[in-house]
Amino acid sequence: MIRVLVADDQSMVRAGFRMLLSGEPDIEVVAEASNGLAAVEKAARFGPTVVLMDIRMPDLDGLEATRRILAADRTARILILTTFDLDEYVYEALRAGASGFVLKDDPPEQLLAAVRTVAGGDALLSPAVTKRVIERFTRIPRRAPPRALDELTERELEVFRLIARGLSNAEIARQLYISDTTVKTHITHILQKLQLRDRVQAVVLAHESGLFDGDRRPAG
Amino acid sequence: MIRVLVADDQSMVRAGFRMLLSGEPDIEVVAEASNGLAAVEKAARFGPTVVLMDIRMPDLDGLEATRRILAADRTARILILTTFDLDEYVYEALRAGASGFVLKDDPPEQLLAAVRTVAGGDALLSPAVTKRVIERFTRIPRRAPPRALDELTERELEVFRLIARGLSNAEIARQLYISDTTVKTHITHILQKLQLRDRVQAVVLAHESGLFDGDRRPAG
DNA sequence: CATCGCCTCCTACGTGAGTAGGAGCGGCGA
DNA sequence: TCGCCGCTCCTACTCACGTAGGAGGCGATG
Repeated sequence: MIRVLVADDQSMVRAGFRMLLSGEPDIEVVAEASNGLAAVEKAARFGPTVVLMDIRMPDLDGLEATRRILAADRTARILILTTFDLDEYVYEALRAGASGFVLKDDPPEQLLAAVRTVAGGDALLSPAVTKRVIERFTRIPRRAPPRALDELTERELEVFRLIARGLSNAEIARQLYISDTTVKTHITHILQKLQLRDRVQAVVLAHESGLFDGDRRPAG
Repeated sequence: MIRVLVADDQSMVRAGFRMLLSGEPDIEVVAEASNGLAAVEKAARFGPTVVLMDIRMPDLDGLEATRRILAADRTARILILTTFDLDEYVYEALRAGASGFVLKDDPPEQLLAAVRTVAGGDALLSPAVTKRVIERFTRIPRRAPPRALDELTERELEVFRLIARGLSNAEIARQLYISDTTVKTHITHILQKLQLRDRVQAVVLAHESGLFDGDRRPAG
């Protein structure tokens, strides 16, 4: 019998998994947790074979919860759940000791297969995730994770700051006295270097990395 | 003779204005300043007829510099320069006592005309700015400035938070178990209510308004 | 001198985002 | 009961964004 702990802050998601898993004769959901701390505590209490672990959770995120659970019990198998297929999570999660990585919207059979696979002691990545990992390794042979702002040139950083203020390409072009296409070129380079999908993620990164503290808008 | 002080942190812009203005027989650039404090100081020293004032400047922003210059000399005329035609600036600037408001990429003749107009004691807004002001007053008869997050419904706020994390419409749809088109509908409403152009500005607003402090990314 | 990195600009293309306008549904207050 | 509001979904359309791939100039470095 595979004993499962479901840790996710959305009750909807927990209910969905309970529903899905309870239909299986060899699987049993022994507990649920709505945050990271609770997950650690219930893992210790119920000793599940597999923990379905969301990354984004209050109190303690899924990665840290993973580390703590494994520190207490090396036999536990953690299967990371996420909606986001952003690359860093994969590496972070695997470094934390997770056995697998699946997307919440993978098809049900695939999710069930994933649970059984990691329960059996094997590791597994969802196909969508695997694809990204392969892409990444073929694109960037073996260098360290980028995401460093200092990889950007002066000009790129300048463009980056304007993006982060919410300006459009046309506005940036006017501001810097360069053409629209040049702006696009810079942005393409910025996104590649920082491993971001689009300018929206660039804005998020800029603000999260504290690039704008003490530089708030002039008209408050 | 119209005596002009050019205050802008970009030397490129200052040079451009000096070039433009020096070609006019009735206009003379008497000084330049690259930050707000210098602008205040040089305005006191040179007593210019008109100050071309950028809003975004180090040390002291253009709005506060405007207040201080006018506090010292009620006859000074301040013409605000900006690349951004975001509404609040207009009101802030006019409240600060500015005589006009022009965009840096308005055509040269228009900029010259603006300098002469405010020198003559009249007020003036660049056409592009005027357009926005009128739109604003016709669309929202007399109510208080929007830009209030509490105008958003529960669901809209939920979508707003996900936008602010950098998610695409498809990802938001999956996350909330609704369709792509519904997400678009919510976003259209959000942008209207908050007077924003696109999701990029929404991200900026979200982070600037401190909505995300203490809620940083899970994988740090 | 040659190469390399940076900045600039270009075309062409696919697609995600946002608008416009309409529709149906359930709840809730008048 | 009627209407309003919030939430959902739809089509059709436009356009900004980002990618791909190429090109030239310029300054520094080897």
